[in-house]
Parts: sequence; structure tokens; C-alpha cells
Amino acid sequence: MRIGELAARTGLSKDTIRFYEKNGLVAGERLANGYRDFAPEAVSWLHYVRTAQALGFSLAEIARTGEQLRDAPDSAAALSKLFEEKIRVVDARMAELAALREELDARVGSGCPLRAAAP
Amino acid sequence: MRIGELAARTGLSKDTIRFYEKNGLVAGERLANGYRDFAPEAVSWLHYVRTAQALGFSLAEIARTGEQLRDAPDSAAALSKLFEEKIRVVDARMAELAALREELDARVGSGCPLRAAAP
DNA sequence: CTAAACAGTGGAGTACGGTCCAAGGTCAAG
DNA sequence: CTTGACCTTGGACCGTACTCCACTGTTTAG
Repeated sequence: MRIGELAARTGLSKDTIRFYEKNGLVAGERLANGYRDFAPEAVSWLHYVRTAQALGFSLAEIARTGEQLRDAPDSAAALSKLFEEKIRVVDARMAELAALREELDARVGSGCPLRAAAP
Repeated sequence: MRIGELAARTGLSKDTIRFYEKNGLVAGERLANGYRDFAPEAVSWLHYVRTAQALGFSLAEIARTGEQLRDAPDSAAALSKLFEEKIRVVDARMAELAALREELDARVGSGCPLRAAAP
């Protein structure tokens, strides 16, 4: 698939996809005419990229995950390990959020304004 | 307290605190000699700022929260409403993380590499 | 054959969130 | 009265993640 279709299917701009390719976040083959040619898998991969990014992972981190996926091509065990690692990171982030939530929760009704030195 | 102490107590650099003040994230009075003078509350407020930021809130969003806190000075009800709102945002973010977690979880053991078009 | 729709490149510009630096003012200790 | 720690400002610079632009090449439909 060419860049326009990938853009339409992922909701990203063509520029963003070119930027991602330049930065090793997505692999692009080339057609004879020089146009980029993406595998159908790129769609779900890019959806994953956006999700992970929205949750606070940097493009560099995500690219590293991609590399690791490539470097452990067929070993289910290696992939599972990688996913389990990611899950631990996600769990840690959720725990932090839960802590913040509790902090907020404790103040509901108490009227204590976070002891804010707000502007 | 002057900027050096606030920096030491929050783990932020002085430059960062000046940057925050310039952007309305923290209030600084001035001493007669021009030095910034921060209330002790600034310490916990800045801790909150860093927590919220680490969890994906932009400084602009956080500054807005600060303003709202200031603008609803003593109304426990208004503050509670504000905190409840924040909690909803946090809950939404946690739900997203849970979804990502599940997505990852489903792939553990399956060996399916996210159908990655990795570089 | 031409026009429109698509693709390519390089480079500049933007927003955010800092970080660093130079030049200088203030203040307490010795 | 100087030294050193502390503070001030303005402005340059950085990394991340795009976004836009001008100019050029390719393909398809009428």
C-alpha cells in the first residue's frame, strides 16, 4: 500500500508517516518508481504506536520495541517476554495514576486546595 | 523561601522554577531586593505539578487547574467538583492503559508480534 | 496530450519543556 | 572590604514531535 492509503487507514498525515519512517518507526519498501510501499501490517503497528505514545512512551522507546520485535523474529518466548515487560511498565504507570487519583480523591469534600500556591 | 531552597526541596532546578513562574505555574512574590519569595505551599504544589506532568498532563493544563483553584478560593464544593473532574480524566487515562495492557496480554504466549512492520 | 491526483525531496518553521550562559546585583562571614 | 554564595535578567540553544512549503516526478482518466 502506498503512503496515502496508509495515512487514510491510520488517521496519520503523510508527513507524519514519512517522519516516522525516517526515524525508524515504520518500515517502507520502495516501488520501482520510488514510491513507498507499506505492508498491511503497518496499519496495526501504527495504531499500536499511537496508543503507546498517547500513554506516555516516546517515539524512541517505541522504535526500540519495534527493533526488538524484529530481532526476535519467530521466538514466541522472546516476544512474550517483551510483552510481559511492557505490561510491567504499563502496570507501574497505572499504579502511579491510581496514587494520583487517591490523592485527588482524598481532597474531594475536604476542600483542601492541594495547598496550592497557584498564580 | 527563596528559589534555591524551593529548588532543593522539590528537586527541580532554579531555571525550571523560573520557567514555571514565567508560565504561570507557580506564584512568586518578591522581596525588597528583587529576590523571589515562595510560600511553603509551593513545595507540595510543585510536587503535584510533577506528578500530573509525568502522567501526561501538559503544563498548560496544569496551570489551568492552578488558576481554577485560585478562582474558587474557599468554596469546598467548587474544589470538590474540580477534583472530581480531574479524577474522571485520570480514570479515562487508566482505562486506556488497561486496554493497552489487555492488548499486550492477549499476545503473551500467542507469539503474534503485534503484526509489526518493524524497521 | 493534458490535467488532476498522487508521490518524492530538502529544508524551514512551530510548540513544548526545558537548560545553559554571561553579565551583573545582594548579602553575610572573615 | 573583599570573597563567596546567592540572586537577577535576557537571550541563545536543545531535543522531541511534528507540520508546512516549494519544487519536482509519476500515474491515471478523459
